[in-house]
Amino acid sequence: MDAVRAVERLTRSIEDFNSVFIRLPASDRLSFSALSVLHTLSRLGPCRLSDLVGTEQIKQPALTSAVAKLERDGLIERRPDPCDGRASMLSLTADGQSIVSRRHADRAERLRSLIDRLSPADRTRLLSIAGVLDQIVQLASEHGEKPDERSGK
Amino acid sequence: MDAVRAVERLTRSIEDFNSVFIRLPASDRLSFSALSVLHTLSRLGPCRLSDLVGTEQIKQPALTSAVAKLERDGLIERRPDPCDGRASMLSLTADGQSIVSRRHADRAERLRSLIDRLSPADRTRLLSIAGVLDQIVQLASEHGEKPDERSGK
DNA sequence: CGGATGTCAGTCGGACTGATATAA
DNA sequence: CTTATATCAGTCTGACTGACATCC
Repeated sequence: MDAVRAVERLTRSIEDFNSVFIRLPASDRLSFSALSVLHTLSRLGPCRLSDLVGTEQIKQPALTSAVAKLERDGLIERRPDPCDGRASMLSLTADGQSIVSRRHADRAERLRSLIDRLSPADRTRLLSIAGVLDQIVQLASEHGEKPDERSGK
Repeated sequence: MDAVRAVERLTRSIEDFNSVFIRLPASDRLSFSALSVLHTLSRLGPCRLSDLVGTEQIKQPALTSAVAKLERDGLIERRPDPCDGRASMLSLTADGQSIVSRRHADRAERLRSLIDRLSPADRTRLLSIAGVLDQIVQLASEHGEKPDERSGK
């Protein structure tokens, strides 16, 4: 099957690309999970701890302590949820948002410096792929393929 | 600058895509770092522990224990380096290779099921981007942008 | 009451720093 | 002797499970 081969080839290229693209933790003295929580809050807006259980790759008790630390560090805020006495609403502070933004800017700058050295045609092709990636993300969320579907077991 | 905007847009799309593409640890009872070591050995072939210091995101002592555990689990082998009495050569066992291969196959299958639902034109465009990603990886390694360049600080 | 939300307590793996053997 | 390779020792963060308080 040539189609299967093509997907495997792409998968491998993405795996390698991510070794370049992903800058693993260690920055800002924040753990991988803490950074992920900040990123999620930035994308989804204010939400409850139990919402994060669905998006992060850690269990509820670990989220409790991660969130507590982020709050101590002044990167997120908790406010009581007026609709539900059990829950709190979590949101980014300005400092928290600036960490997410700076990391995004760092990745973009790193990517830009590499893309600049592609041929104009390849550069255009790569930049134009953003919409297709967005479709993939959309399809994944529709199809019941929650981001954490398989990691639980 | 429109070019800058385009790169930021792509960066964001890749960030989101990776939330779908990356299946974080938890599988196989192996840590993120252990899986990364297996992946690196699969891509580079047999190498020494000090070579992995350059590619992995952890320090030497952590690698020592990670490698010791992988050896106990029968996923990698160590042989004395004939050229250097201090060093050992690390290589994947068949079991180790099969873990890497299965994870790759899982990612490819997951990606295939999503790509199948794209339009034929988008599917073709996405699949054809593999070569460009390979170029980016190549450029990054040439430019002295080691995979771990920035995490040390 | 039963289910959902969040926290507490205890444990453990995996990472770090700093010091240490051994070979080049 | 100095440098490189790898490990040891001690500590600490951050994850897990299981039990628990609190509110719908």
